[in-house]
Amino acid sequence: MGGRVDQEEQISAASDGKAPRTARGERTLRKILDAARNEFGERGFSDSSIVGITQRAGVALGTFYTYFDSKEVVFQAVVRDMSALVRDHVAPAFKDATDAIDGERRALESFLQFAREHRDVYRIIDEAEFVDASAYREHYETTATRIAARLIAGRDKGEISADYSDAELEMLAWAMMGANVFLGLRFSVWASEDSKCVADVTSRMLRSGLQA
Amino acid sequence: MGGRVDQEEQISAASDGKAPRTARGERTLRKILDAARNEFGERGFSDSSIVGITQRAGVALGTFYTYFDSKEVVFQAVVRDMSALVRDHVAPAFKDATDAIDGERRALESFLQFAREHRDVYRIIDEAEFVDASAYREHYETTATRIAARLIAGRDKGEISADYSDAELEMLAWAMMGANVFLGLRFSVWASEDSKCVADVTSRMLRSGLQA
DNA sequence: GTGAAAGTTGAACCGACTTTCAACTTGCGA
DNA sequence: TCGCAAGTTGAAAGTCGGTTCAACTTTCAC
Repeated sequence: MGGRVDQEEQISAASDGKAPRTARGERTLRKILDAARNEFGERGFSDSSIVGITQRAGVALGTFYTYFDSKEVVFQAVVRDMSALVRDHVAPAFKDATDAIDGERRALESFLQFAREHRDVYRIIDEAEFVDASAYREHYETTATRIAARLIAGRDKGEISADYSDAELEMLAWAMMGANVFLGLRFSVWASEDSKCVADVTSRMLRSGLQA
Repeated sequence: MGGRVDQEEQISAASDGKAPRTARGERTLRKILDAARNEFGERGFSDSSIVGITQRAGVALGTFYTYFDSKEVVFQAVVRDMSALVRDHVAPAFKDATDAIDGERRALESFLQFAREHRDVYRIIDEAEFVDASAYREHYETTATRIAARLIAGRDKGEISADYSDAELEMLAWAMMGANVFLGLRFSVWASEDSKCVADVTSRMLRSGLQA
């Protein structure tokens, strides 16, 4: 699963030439990364401070600069961490799906549950749009590409209408992703409503449309 | 139109007890508000500065504090301004609609055009999630309520399936709004693609769904 | 056990921004 | 026209947080 990737990410998490070389260093880097996630999640990027992060981590201020060049760089590292977390949480939802549209329904339900349990993560990824636009873009572009690939595969299996071209399904992937994000914001982050119910209604619409 | 509302907003735009009392003051407040919109749109909230705003406005630093208590307060004023701008741009799109779903298609196309022409506005509203959460929430809640009301009216006219309850249409309003926002981000802000084409595909899906 | 490399520390420095304010200018009402 | 309230000015004080660095401690390969 994510094992290999995680290790690579842990090494590349720190700024260039700042990777830890001993077990102690690795432990400290991990503490800072976790502290940063909490700090950013609770206070938002601009109200977060390096002092705040290092205090939570229980290390001295200067230690931060052993691993990172700036606040922006930790934020970026945290976003990439979180992005992988969302992906890995949603991935297993597809295994019992009866068809492509049912798969998307399960994915949405799983995402809504994740959003409810990790409001801070949700907030961090969203805030990346303004702090680290490239990480934000990367997160949503890979997500959209993954959705589009599933839709195209579904169409080729005859589960989704053959009227939609590849390019059209790519557009619709963005629409579905946006819908999911806003449903998460409204029905998981702002208020905890029944994930299954929200996913079911959305899926019904996705399957047959709105028309009478 | 927005005339009445705009006047009210211009007065309430400044902080409490800081409304301008002369024509000159009103002009200066307007200059600061416009400058703030440009500054926030170009640099984002945290990279924006009061100095930057007053320089763009061509007034002295201290003048800012004649009308506003802080950077957060101007930001809030700007967001409310922009929110009204989006609404007023999209509103006329409905007048030639053939049915409820066609109305939403026209609204989306109009929104996509707006997003392309006002990338800065788009950015400002999105950033409000982190700077002034209540203004952000207000913007999207009123927008969702407006969409839901149109869907319910459409259902009651027999244009939208009677299978959907009021509560379900309210959920779907959030889904549609999220879809619109992400389509705007991807196909208008990041890359200028044909608004009509994007709106048509989305509308087709909305009408009949994805299923083969 | 030893020494060099890695890691840690926090006071001090630095720059950038917000906010204040007393002197000054403008413009409106009488 | 005059006087005063409203508005404007920008230097300077105050604040805050990022970043540096030289002294110190720990780790680990040999």
